[in-house]
Amino acid sequence: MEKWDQQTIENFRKDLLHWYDKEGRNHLPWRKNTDPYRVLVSELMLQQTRVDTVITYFNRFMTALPTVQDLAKAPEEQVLKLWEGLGYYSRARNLHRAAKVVAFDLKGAWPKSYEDLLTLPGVGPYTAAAVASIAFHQVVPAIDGNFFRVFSRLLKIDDDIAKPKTRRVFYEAVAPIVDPKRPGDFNQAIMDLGTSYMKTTDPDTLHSPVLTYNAAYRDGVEDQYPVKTKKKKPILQRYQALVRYNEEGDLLYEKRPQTGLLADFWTLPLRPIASIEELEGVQLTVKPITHVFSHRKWEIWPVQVEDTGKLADNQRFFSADEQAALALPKVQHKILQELKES
DNA sequence: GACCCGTGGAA
DNA sequence: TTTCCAAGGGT
Repeated sequence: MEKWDQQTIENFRKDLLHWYDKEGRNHLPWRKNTDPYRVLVSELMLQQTRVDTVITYFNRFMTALPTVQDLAKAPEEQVLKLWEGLGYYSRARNLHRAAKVVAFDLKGAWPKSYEDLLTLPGVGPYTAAAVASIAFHQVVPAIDGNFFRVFSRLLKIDDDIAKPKTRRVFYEAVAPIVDPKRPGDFNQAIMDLGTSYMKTTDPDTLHSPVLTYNAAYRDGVEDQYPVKTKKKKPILQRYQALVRYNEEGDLLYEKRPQTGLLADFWTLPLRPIASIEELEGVQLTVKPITHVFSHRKWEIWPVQVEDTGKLADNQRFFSADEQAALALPKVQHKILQELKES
C-alpha cells in the first residue's frame, strides 16, 4: 500500500478539485444546492442504484414532496408510489421514518455530525458521511463503491472490498487525504472520477486528472484493483400465480408478509411449486414469467382459478383503477402485462 | 460476518 | 443467455 506525504496530499487535493470544478457533474439535480433534505433523498435513492435511473425519480419525488416536513406528513402509500420500480423498498420506508424523526422529533433541527446522522433509519456509514460532508461541511470520507475503486488503485490497497472490515482500512488510509476546506466537493469529485476515468470496466486511466498519483497504473497492475470476491448467483424459485376474478371483473390480490422480500406489497397470490406438474388451474402461458432479484430468481406460471367466494384475511379484489393507484413491485407489473397479452 | 433486500443496463 | 454490478443498510 502506498503512503503519501503531506505535500503529495495537498497536490492531489488541488488537482482533483481543479478537475472537479471544470468537469464535475454539476448538472445533477441534487447538486443544485446542498439542502440536507435534497442530499438525503438523493443519497438514499442512489444506494446500489445507477445515476441515470435515479434522476427521474428524484425530480418527481422533490416536486411532490419538496421539504422534509412534506415527506414527514405524507402517507406511506404516496411515498411508495413515488418509489415504485426503484427497488430496495426498505429505503423508501426508512427515508420516510427519517423524515419524521427530523421534522417531528427534532422539530426540523437536522443532525449535522456524522455520528448523529448515523442514528437516522436508512443512514449507514456511507450516507452519514455523504450528508455530513456535502450538507454540513464535516471532514469525513464518504466511502462507497467509487471510493473503494478509486483509492484501491491509487494507493494499491489489496484488501477485499467485499468484506465489511475493509472499510476501516480505507478509512485509516484516506481520512487524512480528505480536503478539510471542501470535504463535500472532495467526496463528490471521487465519485465523478470513479464513474468516468476510473470506472469499473474499460477505464480511461491515461487521461485521468490524477494519473500521476495512480500507483497501480504506475506498476502496470491496474486491472487487479479493486480486489473483490464474487457474489453468489440467485437461486431459482418456482411459483404458480393464482388468477382469480370476481363478478365485477376485479382481480384478486394477496398482501405479502410484513418482513422479507417485497414486504407488505400486494401481488397475485403466489404458491410455491416443485414443477409445472403441480399447476392447479388452467395454465395461461406457454412460458413462465421470470424475474431476477439480487439473490433469487422467480419463475412464475399464471393459472386461472374459479372464484370460490371466500377470501383470506390478507386477500382483496382490486379494480383496474385501484390497481393503478397501488404501488406494485416490478414482478407484479410483469404478471399483469402477461395477462393482458394472453 | 453472512445473509437479506430490487431493478435495469451492459458486456 | 448469463453474469456482473451501481453513490449500501439492516439484521
